[in-house]
Amino acid sequence: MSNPADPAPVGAVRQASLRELNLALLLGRIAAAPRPPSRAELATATGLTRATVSAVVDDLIGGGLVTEVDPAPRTGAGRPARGLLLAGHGPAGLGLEINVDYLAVCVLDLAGTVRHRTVHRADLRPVSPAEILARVVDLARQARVDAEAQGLTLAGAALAVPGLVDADGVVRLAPNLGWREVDVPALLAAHPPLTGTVPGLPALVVENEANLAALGELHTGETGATDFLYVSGEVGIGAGIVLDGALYRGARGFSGEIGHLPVYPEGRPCRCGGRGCLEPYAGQEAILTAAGLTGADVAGDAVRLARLAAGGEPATLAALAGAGTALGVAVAGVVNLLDLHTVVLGGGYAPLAEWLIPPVATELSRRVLAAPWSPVTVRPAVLGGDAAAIGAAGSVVRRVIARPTAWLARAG
Amino acid sequence: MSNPADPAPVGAVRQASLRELNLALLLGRIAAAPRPPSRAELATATGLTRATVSAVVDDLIGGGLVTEVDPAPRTGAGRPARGLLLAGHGPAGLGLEINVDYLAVCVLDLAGTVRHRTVHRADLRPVSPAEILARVVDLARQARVDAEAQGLTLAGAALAVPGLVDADGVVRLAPNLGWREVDVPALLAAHPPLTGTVPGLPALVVENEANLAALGELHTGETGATDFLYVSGEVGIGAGIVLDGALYRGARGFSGEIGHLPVYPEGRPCRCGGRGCLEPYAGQEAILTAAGLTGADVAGDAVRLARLAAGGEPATLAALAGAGTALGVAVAGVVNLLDLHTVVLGGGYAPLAEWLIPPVATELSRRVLAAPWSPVTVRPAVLGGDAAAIGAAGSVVRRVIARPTAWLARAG
DNA sequence: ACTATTTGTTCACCGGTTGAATTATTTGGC
DNA sequence: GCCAAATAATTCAACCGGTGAACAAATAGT
Repeated sequence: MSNPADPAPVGAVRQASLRELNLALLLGRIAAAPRPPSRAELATATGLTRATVSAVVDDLIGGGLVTEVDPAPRTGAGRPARGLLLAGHGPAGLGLEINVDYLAVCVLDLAGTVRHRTVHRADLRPVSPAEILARVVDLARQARVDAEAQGLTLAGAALAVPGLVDADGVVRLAPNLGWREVDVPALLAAHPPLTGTVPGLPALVVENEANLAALGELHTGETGATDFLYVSGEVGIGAGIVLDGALYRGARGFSGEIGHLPVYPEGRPCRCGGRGCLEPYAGQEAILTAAGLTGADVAGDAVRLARLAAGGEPATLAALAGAGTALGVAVAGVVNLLDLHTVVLGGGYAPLAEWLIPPVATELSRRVLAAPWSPVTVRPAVLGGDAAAIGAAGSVVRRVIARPTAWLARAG
Repeated sequence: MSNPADPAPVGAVRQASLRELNLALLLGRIAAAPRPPSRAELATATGLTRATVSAVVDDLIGGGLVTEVDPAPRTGAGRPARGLLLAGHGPAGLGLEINVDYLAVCVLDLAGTVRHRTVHRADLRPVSPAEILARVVDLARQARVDAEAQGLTLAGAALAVPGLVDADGVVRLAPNLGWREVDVPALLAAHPPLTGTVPGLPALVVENEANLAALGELHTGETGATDFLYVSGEVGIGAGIVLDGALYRGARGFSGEIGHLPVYPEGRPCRCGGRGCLEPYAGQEAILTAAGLTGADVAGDAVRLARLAAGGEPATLAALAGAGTALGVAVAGVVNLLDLHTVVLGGGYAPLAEWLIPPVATELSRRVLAAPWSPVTVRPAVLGGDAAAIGAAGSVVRRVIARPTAWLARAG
């Protein structure tokens, strides 16, 4: 009735799992709370006893994951509550991003605050993967020194790459970078480790850029949406799918290839070999060509297009309208399929959102069957150009929050 | 950092949760095992102690969910193991299906064996929702009598409907039935209850037909795939999305509307108001029209088309090729987006699979970016016409298996 | 100063898992 | 045929961790 080759001895709930689960539960609550909650609030919110909450919180404070903030602004009678806050001196996440025209590195602490940030602009298409990684390692080393000077301990790293990444961290295909079968972990093994290691947590995760940027948007939590599609318009078009507050990576980690959704099946040929994919209609190059321009770098191009569009330049407006329509057709399909109610335009699309959203919304209202009961919101991303690096660092941090036992075991 | 309106006091892990989780874990293992496992095997597989396994299994046997089968075919020395088997006399699930041209009712026991099955053919388009439900209730009553005569207790029911169903069981839109805003639970409240009730489990779930059929395919487990797209070609085209072994229902339960994926965006107008959706190219009516026929009933039509195609009738072959291509374009988009590696053709597509699969596979190989690393299998469904009813009954049964405590509390 | 109120801790109790010892039931060697 | 080895399942004291109630701490209002 299921796969016989399932030797996984997982899922067993032993005695200690109880504590493990409640540690994660309370730490997650503290992380998600809009203001520092008290132990009593946590108890009523979770249904646990105040006694249990106290015991668990003691562990969290002892492990350096949570701090007590002395007097919360009180109201009414009674002993004042002591607020609980994610520690600003404990574990931190290292986020790395390799893109066509820049490298980005950042460090986030448990609370999600950016504690270090570097963006290194350069055209990386002619540079070899090994050389690019060497530069990333160099930036990461500086980031680590900076983080440790602030009392932080890097608990792991995540690397964003614009391409297909398999479960082992091998970049199968990154067309716009010119990468094919690049074994990132193997190449990094030649360098000293980027971060400290936490037993039970991965030291390095390599992941698609749009996926990590989507996680970044999720954790900023601006809209509070737990199900959305993040569309990243860089040179290619990627998408991150967030379902039930978790990234959906697909069976082999290759999900989100929205750039090759068919929009005009017998239309323009696409790099992928198919015809009429979204990318030759709404990719950066397509937009630039339609606007009568030639491209230099993605971020600059998007800004340039935005300036022209704001000035009312007709060819630019037409180009954006066409791209928006194509994007809307593709996104309508996704929304029909997954019943999402939020679409976030990120990457190069963010500065152009003002002109892209109307045609996208038009196609959505025309084509989404459930629209009358399930209206769809389209909004620009709140994070900027290094969204994927932020999301990468955030994913490391979230992993610690989701499994605090791993960190506590390390800290002793 | 997340939605402030989150008063859910869930997720707390209390002492009793431990037993609850382990009951579900072991019952799930017993259900998933290819042959009756022994307590010792369960202990080593899960990592629990034999003592714990014995205690938990005693509860399961006492509650009538599991039976001991005396001597398993032994090998080697030592005391022979006593196999554990899902009970054939305990709870059962009632599955109901309303479709355009038939009603189906079935009963599945815990092990997934069909213990009762009725299919009632009739053109239901001219019949009112209330009258249709009255007929379903009548069939369900007979099924219940039959099931109870076999020593089964119906633990709940699920109803499959070809349309958009919201979380409260209201059928928002079922175009091919002509339903709009039909409040099924309210209409059923006029009748005596269909099944017994288990505290903590829903008495009736209303769900999209393709979703339940997908669950049916999942639980037959023929291919062992835990991630797949089930495409149901009835009068409309629906799809059920199974990710990580669970149905993905979407934010509001409206997922899977593959019939309105754009395939030729400026092409044929569609009932939904859009243009160039999949349905006017690969729906039953479209295929029949292209083949030069007029339709009567879905199941009969599919068989008729299959016979003509097998005879080499040119118009039919061309019609199927065209439909397969359109289907392939749409499915390629889904596969690119979700990185699935299995596509199941069900409903009216199953008998036509022989002719549909080649063009679908062609489009997939042309358009799926990850195809070289993640080959896609397209296969016909193993369940027949009443797949959704089977899946519906199975979903009830799976719910009991996933949360045995609810049943045990009832049984005392 | 006294009471009401809310927070947080302490402690005896209890459910549930653990691990080792014990019992049960078979195969295989002598 | 009898005994040792092997494997399965149960029993029981110990322990871990959550529970609930009592208690101590800290503040507002009178």
